[in-house]
Amino acid sequence: MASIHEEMVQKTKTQIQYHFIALVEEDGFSQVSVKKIAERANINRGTFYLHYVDKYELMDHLQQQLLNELQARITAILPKEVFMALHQQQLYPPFVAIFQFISEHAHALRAILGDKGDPSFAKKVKRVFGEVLLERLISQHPAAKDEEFLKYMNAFMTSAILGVIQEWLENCEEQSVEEMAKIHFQILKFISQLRTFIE
Amino acid sequence: MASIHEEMVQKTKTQIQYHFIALVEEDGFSQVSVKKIAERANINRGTFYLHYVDKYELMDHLQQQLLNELQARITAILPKEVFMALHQQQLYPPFVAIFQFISEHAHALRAILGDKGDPSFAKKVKRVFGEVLLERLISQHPAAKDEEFLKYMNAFMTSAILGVIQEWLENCEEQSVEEMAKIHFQILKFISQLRTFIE
DNA sequence: AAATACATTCAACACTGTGTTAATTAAAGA
DNA sequence: TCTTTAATTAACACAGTGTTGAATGTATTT
Repeated sequence: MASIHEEMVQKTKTQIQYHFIALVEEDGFSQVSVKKIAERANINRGTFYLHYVDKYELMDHLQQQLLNELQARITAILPKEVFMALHQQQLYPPFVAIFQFISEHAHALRAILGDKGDPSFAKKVKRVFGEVLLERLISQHPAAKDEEFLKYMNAFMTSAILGVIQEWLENCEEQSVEEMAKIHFQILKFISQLRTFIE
Repeated sequence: MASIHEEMVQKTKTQIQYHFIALVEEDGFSQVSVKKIAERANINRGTFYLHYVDKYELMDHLQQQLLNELQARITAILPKEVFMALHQQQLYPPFVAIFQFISEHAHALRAILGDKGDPSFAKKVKRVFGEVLLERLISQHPAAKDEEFLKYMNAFMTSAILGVIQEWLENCEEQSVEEMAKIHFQILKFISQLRTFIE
């Protein structure tokens, strides 16, 4: 399992990934070249090509890892429990777990979801949110029968959630994981009370 | 004002911009090269450099144009009138005007706000929405005193609005301008009634 | 008609990054 | 000691970049 050669490969790959993330966070993906990655990671440029086809494959690999882990955490959310937690004024642990995960991978996520990041990844994240969360949530509402409306409602809510995460990442996690879970809770509360302005 | 030379310059610039948008929409900004633009626009590669420093300057120019026009239309929105329109179950003309504008510039906006687009432009659009709309809207709410909360609430709402626009662009404007204004109206309605699930 | 002004063209230039290859080095295991 | 294999090194053709200087075409001016 852990032959010396396999360990060498893993160590090199980890080096590449670490410095790749740093570079993307600094200059944006488009400005990152294989040459720069190799220089920063103190490896030969040729070595990079032993492990990855190009910088795009490396990015894909990183994104897939993050997406899988995120999906697992999002799947743990149960809308009914969300409503119960909201009603009882208490934090919902799966939400905390998600913010925890984001915090742990802040550099990578900031690199990919930030200003100079990859919009297609943002879209994938939205899809995960949408599949797991909103199908169940909105389907309870009478207006949910309108498929057209559902599509845009889905875009609205998933974009909103992602927007909050992006804002947090941009502020370099000034707010703690617990604070974010609380803010998230407040926002849900606030939205649910917007009607007071309309009626 | 309209010397022959100035006309030539304008015609060439228009050609460059048109084909640049088409190329970005097809392949994404990162895949677009000055060479491709020149080939597509039937001009010499050198001619491009007579008008723009590089493809980045061209992109900046395009973005600034769109952003200015969008800002003008967003500024016309008055939150009070939005609530009135919502209450009276009628469409709010400034919203229709914005969807109209988006529809007119669908190709450029899809290129910039789409999958292979530029996240920094999305951020700029959000800022415009935020400055004009939400400062006035949220400041009326008691919780608005919490600056931290306000920041994330702002991110939530502006991202949500932009998300709906991106979804529309992605569907190649299957829904008409009027339908979109209506859907937008429905979403606001829906959100304002979410509390029924919580209490 | 000739002179001019100016947008565009064309060919050539050095430069940077890419992806590949073949020969070489270094370190661990049999 | 011999083998295996990751990593190195240097060289290669190739793509696109940004720049330059001379040439071309067209419209206005004298």
